[in-house]
Amino acid sequence: MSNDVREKIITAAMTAYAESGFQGATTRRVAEIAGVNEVTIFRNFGSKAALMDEALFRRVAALKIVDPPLPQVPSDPLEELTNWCAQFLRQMRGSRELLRKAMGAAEARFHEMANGFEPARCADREVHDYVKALARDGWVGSPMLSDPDATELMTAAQTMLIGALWGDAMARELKDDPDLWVPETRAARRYVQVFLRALGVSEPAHAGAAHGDASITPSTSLT
Amino acid sequence: MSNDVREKIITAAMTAYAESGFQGATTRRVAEIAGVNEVTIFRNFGSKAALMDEALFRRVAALKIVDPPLPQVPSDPLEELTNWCAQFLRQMRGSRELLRKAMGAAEARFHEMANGFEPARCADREVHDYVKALARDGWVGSPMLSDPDATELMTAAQTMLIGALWGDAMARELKDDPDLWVPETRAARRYVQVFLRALGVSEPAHAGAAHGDASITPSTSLT
DNA sequence: ACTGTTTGCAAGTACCTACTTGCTTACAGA
DNA sequence: TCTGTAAGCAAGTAGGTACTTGCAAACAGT
Repeated sequence: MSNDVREKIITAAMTAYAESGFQGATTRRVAEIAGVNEVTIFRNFGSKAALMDEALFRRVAALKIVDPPLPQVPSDPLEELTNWCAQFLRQMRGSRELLRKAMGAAEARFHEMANGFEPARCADREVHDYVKALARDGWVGSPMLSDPDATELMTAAQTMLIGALWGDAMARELKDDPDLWVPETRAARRYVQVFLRALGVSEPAHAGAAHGDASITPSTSLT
Repeated sequence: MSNDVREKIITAAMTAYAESGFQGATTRRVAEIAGVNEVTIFRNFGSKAALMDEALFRRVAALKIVDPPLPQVPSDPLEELTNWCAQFLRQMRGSRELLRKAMGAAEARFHEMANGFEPARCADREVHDYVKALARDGWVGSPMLSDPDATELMTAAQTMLIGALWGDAMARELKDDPDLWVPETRAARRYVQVFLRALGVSEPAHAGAAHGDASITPSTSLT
């Protein structure tokens, strides 16, 4: 079965790439990991570059989108965001070596990474839309809304949230404080709590009653 | 002058490394950039690894610490943090290619990067101490302080601030929205504003009067 | 004017890289 | 039972890599 071997080679290529980057992932090494003869690689993929392209494309497609996505109409921001962020964080943590390598190779082989970071961009947009929905439905506190730079601040907050997840996954090993090695859900919840505090969205418990001047149901349904 | 040549080689090595990483920065390439014969490299440094070690060590030492540091006693959190973060952000942005490469090479050559990210850790600690000082001196709002997980939340907020700067510098090219390409000071100010809002530290304008229940001067001086 | 150091230059070593070729073996469908 | 396809194996090609060696030229200090 041709397909079986192809799959083995592809997963081996992903492993090798994550370990040592493009240049470090030699065809010999890939063949060895796959338990396959080196020439089989070339017979199946033509060249190392072609193999790596396909392998990275697949890997990236696998972590593409967080499911379920953030709802278009927020009903429990803390829970919704926490779940979403926890899953995103888990994906990021799981592929951190690969992502790091891909980032490092960015200038050298930009196209392969332009796709590679598509999921990050998707995530950015998704949170962005969610924040807009929060503001639209009256979840955001008045001190934030009344600020002349409200939109910019909300964008900054959103960037910080994603940045926190990103940084958490990427710089994990750098922390000397092992207390900060927190499981996804808990870490995500912390970040989301800080994020919601910055926006002035009130706590989950009192969500029904306490958030500023709007009731639970969207007060208005304009754009 | 031996020293002159050494310097040229070292800066060339940093350039080449930032462009193409360790494996990509061939001795030929370094020699070419430095305008020097290849053998001169080996005569001066012995090996490529030795050269790169020295080059990276220098580069990293150059961006080591933000000066002036954050004050031990906060007096104007927004301004102080903004200035500090802006400078940190500028350093990060300036060395982003190199940092990305170093991150990618992390697993392969860990020691060279353990030092390499020392400044990031310093920054972490510095902000951490500053936040503690903020809490000690009564800047932090009561809703945050009264939270049972106050310390964890404050740590998360601090992580997010540093993460935002880190992510800003690293993922810069990935943003398709050019509006987000904001100059350091402005970007830093936004992040700090969001950060302070999360902590419940009031705005700079009313700093003298409005921050919760404490006056400008530290109310108490306990640990 | 002599001498030691530092550089450039040309060539070479040993090894690793992607990739190729020719041949053999195994299996699957007709 | 024959045949096509996909795999393994051994060997080889062409080029790049770090690193070495020997020699000549430039210069500096005594």
